[in-house]
Amino acid sequence: MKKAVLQEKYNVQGNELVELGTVQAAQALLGWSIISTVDGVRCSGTIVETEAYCQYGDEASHSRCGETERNRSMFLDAGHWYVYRSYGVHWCLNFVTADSGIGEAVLIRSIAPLEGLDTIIVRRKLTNQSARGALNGPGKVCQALGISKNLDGESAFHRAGCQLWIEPPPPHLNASESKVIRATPRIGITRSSDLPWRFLLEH
DNA sequence: ACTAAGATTACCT
DNA sequence: GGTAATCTTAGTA
Repeated sequence: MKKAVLQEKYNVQGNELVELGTVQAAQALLGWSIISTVDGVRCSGTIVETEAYCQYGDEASHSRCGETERNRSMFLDAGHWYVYRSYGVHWCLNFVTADSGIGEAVLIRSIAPLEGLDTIIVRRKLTNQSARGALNGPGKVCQALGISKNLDGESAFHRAGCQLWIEPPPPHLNASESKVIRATPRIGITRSSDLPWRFLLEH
C-alpha cells in the first residue's frame, strides 16, 4: 500500500485502520525470538515487551516530522530494523512495520533470555551471575545483544551473513488464545501519552 | 547559531 | 528521588 492510499483510508475511515497494522504487529511480536550472532556468539531471547509507533495521530513517533538522516530506516518497508541513539547514550531497536515511505515501527523494550546468557552478562557488565533485570529496557536489550548503528536498516529476517533476526514462537504459543497480553500507555514519552500502545506478555 | 527536549540507564543520597 | 552522561532534532533568532 502506498502512502497516498493509506492517507485516503485515514481520511475516509478514521485512524483505526492505519493504526491496526503496527499496533497489531506490536502484539503479534510478543513471544517471537530475537537471535544475535554479533561477535560470532549466539545470543537470543523471547520478546516480552513492545511499543507501537505510528505515522498518523501519534505525536510521540520519530516519524511525526518526516524523514531525517536519523530516522531514515523507519521509512523502509516492513521487516527491517530501525536502530537509533537514545539520549545520546543508548541504542534502541525497532522492527519496521509499514510499507516504504510510511514510517511506523515497533520498539523492542524487553526480552527474556534464551541463549548466550554468559555473553549477555559480560556485555551488560553485571557483576553477579543473575540475569534479573538484565534485559528489561530497550537500551539494555541492545547492549546485551551487541546491537549498534551498524545493524540499522538491515533485514530482520534470516539471510546469509545476517547478524540479527527474528524467529516465530512455537505454534502452541503463537495461538492468540493462549497468549495473555496486557496493554498500557507507553513509557518515557510526553506527547500522545494516552495511547495504550505498550504491550506486555504475561505468563 | 543557540537552546531545549528526548521512545534511557546507572549511580548517588 | 535526583542527576549526569551525551547525540540528534526542532524550534527560535
